[in-house]
Amino acid sequence: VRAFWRRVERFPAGAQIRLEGVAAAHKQVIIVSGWACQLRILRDGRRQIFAFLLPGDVIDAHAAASLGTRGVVALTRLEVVNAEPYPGMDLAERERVSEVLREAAAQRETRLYDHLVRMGRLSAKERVVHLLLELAERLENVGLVKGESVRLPITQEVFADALGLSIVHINRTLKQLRQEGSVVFKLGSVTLHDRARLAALSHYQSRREGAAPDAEPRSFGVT
Amino acid sequence: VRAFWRRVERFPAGAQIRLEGVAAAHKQVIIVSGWACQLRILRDGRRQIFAFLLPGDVIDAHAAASLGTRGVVALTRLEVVNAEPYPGMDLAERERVSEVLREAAAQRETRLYDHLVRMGRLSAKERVVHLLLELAERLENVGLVKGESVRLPITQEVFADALGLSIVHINRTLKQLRQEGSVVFKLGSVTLHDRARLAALSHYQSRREGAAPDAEPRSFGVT
DNA sequence: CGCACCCTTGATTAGCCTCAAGCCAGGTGG
DNA sequence: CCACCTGGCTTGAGGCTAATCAAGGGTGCG
Repeated sequence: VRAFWRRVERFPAGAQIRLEGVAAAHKQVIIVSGWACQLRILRDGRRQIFAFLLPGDVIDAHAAASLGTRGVVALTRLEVVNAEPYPGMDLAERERVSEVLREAAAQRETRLYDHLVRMGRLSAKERVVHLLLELAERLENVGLVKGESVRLPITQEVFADALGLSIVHINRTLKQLRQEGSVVFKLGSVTLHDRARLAALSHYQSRREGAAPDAEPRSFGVT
Repeated sequence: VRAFWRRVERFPAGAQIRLEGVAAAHKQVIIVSGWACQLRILRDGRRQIFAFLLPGDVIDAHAAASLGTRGVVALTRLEVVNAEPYPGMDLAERERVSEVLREAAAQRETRLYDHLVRMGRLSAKERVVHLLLELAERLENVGLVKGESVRLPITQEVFADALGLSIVHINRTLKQLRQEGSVVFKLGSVTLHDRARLAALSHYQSRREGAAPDAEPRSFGVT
């Protein structure tokens, strides 16, 4: 995946990432370092975060448009590189690159569904744990976890905007988890103890390999 | 969009639509008549509906996999046709077809974000109205609305599974709307009075043309 | 007739929100 | 150096929203 070191762009924390350049309708970019999130801001100021974007993730022009519908904002200082294949790349390599990008898009979609389930069907405690497990797993996948605790450059407000809860309630939920000893927040980092238990408690399903236990649909009625 | 009348498939209400055939990794299909929905079923039986699929919508193999992650289920009797271009189609037409499919995918994505906002940031009443407005608009776009009221082959349970609410509460919300006179349910159909007001009340933003009112992001803090 | 399926309603409880206030750390300027 | 401010975290009190439990009604169908 390190085939395209070229044209690094930097953004400060809080900046909106725009890839809407006229010619760049299909522009794609990969995060090298830092965090971002994709979100919508409603006219009354309420915000909903759709996804967190970590190092290794792809941002495309589609995802990064207007904040009124869907925009990308840097949560920390951010470095991205262009994801287009070089002009001087052979066909096989181009094919590999676009395969990687397709795969990334598929995972992004799955995460969106996970997020919908979180907000639609999980309680506050479950949501928080579920999201933390997802973020921890993704950071591990790209080798950004050393030791037991995970660096999370995220305020409780951001958490609230992602999970559809109020800041106050996020705070209380974290407090409860802290008192149970399962989740410890400290200076922008989290430690998750006994992940298996946490995963069960929050109905978290790892996205690493398959093992998806199906359920049979009850028949839906017709009206 | 009527360029491919070939091989109609039918499914009964309640059937799961599977497009996972080995060779059909990229198979896509268009709904000719009937409704379906994309959903996940959790092991404990809870369900979350991600999207409703109406006539004219595309179902791809990606969307229709296992019900434990993402599956498609017919809500009514369903007829679909293959969306692949013919072998005997000229290049320009193929290009048009794939353009249409890309556009459809983009709209589907936008609707997913709308759905996230509904569940994360709207109250029960707002959610119900917002979803009804979306469905009405989409049905109008494909010419399936005649007169004031819209046919909705949807039980309150399906509504609840889509909006992350309990059946009971959906019922009470509908009752309230009925009493206000703005929304009338009758035998699988709805009538929406004064849509402009309903749209304002539910923060609904039509997806027909642009007019997206942006908001400025407050800066996000770093930890 | 009896069963399924869906809608409806009441009573009670729990979960989450809002308002409000206080704390702490870091940064800035006088 | 200290006063002040800002941004983020924490906590209490009170209230509303939505879930749960429970029961009953209507309709279509075998």
